Amino acid sequence: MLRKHTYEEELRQSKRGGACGGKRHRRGNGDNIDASSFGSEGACDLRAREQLFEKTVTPSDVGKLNRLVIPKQHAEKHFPIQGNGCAAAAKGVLLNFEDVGGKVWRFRYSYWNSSQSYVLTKGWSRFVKEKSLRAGDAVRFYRSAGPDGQLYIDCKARMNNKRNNGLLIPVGPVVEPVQIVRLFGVNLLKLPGSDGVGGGCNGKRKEMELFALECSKKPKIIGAL
Amino acid sequence: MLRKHTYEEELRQSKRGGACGGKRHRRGNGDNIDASSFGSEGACDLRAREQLFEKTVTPSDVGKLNRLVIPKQHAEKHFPIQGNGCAAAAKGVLLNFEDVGGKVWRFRYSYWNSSQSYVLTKGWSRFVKEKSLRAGDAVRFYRSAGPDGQLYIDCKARMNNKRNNGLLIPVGPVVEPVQIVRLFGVNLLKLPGSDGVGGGCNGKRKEMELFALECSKKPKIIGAL
DNA sequence: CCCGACACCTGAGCA
DNA sequence: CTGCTCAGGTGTCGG
Repeated sequence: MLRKHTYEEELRQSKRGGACGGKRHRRGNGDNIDASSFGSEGACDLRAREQLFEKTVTPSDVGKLNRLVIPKQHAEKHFPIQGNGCAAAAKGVLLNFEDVGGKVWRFRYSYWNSSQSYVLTKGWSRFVKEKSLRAGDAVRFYRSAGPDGQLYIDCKARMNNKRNNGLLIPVGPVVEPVQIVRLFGVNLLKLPGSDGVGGGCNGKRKEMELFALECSKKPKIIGAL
Repeated sequence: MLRKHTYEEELRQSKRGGACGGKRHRRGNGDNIDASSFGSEGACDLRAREQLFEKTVTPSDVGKLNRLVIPKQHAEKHFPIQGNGCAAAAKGVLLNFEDVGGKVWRFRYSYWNSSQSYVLTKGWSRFVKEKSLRAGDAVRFYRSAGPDGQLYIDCKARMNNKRNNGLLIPVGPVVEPVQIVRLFGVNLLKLPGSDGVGGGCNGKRKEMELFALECSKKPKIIGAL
């Protein structure tokens, strides 16, 4: 009861449409002719879309927090949450982004009063997992130049982003070499198709700390060792 | 405009008011006549207020957890969160406490289901810092005997609370022996009477890390120097 | 019972 | 010093 708006909200969201990310909510709704004229395959046709911005993701962006912080400047410029009038503003909106493969990703986009920041929440973690996003990688956002304003998302691994460079140290109770290694909340070396399972990495995390080590900008105390 | 709702919630909180903590939100708003009749200075006039309870703070209470656990017995007796009817119960309430200097501290007071405990969260860490609260110190809560029910907070250092016991290791650029040594964000060897104001915490932090050093259980990188 | 989604919160760092 | 941003946290709730 406290959260009764679970799916209802989404549906209304999708139906309201408006400027904020396009009208369709499933894709292939038919009006976004320009977008679909790209050719439906994964070819990187950048002609008709302008890049909005790029963010190099932080450990938190790809970690357990399940959210991507969108730098305020870009958020307000490109993804306006109409705080005026529209009552749904406070609750966030659902935005659809198409990736290079044509797959549509729906993220919940909202503003957090407490931290005064804009975030992508629901759906983001799936993107992280499927794309194997790692801290230091870049995420780019585009918008179709056409009237539909279709949004696109794209990511690329950081150059020299060592996928696992001496980081695969067994920290927990590693029982045996297995097919699926659950590290940093991401299934590494996973078999295609085996999504959520993960061979029961129960040992509480500690993982993040190691993860953070790699990308942290402030030297903290590194070098002291 | 972006932040217009920042304090809205809090204001509403305050206004709902009634008995719980008074009406003003900035201080010196003027309606709490009983309270201001105390005399505005730091003198401990305890006549018109009854002590509710006292707690000797734990390391966690003054540490990085940013919360004070209120013993359940006292919490339920003196700070009832009316779980009934009042919708705001789940989200906690904001309570205003006046300290001996007349400064009003606003804390979020809520119940944590996970730990089945009552806590003061938001705002608490600032109090800890400004008062230089340390584990073993005592915090006392009072309520005005008057009809306004104004709440008060007060703290005193534990007797024998070794402010610096072998902790005066010169870690930083210690220039010379001085009267007031600012270490860990605390005025050590400070002159009596410099209560809330004091040097405050001006020097940008770094100090906190050292502070944490003292109480931290994990050695982190101690000894690396 | 765990995990994802969510709404909070805080402090470091910086302008 | 002040204020803002945002990385890195928290507890809660529902599935």
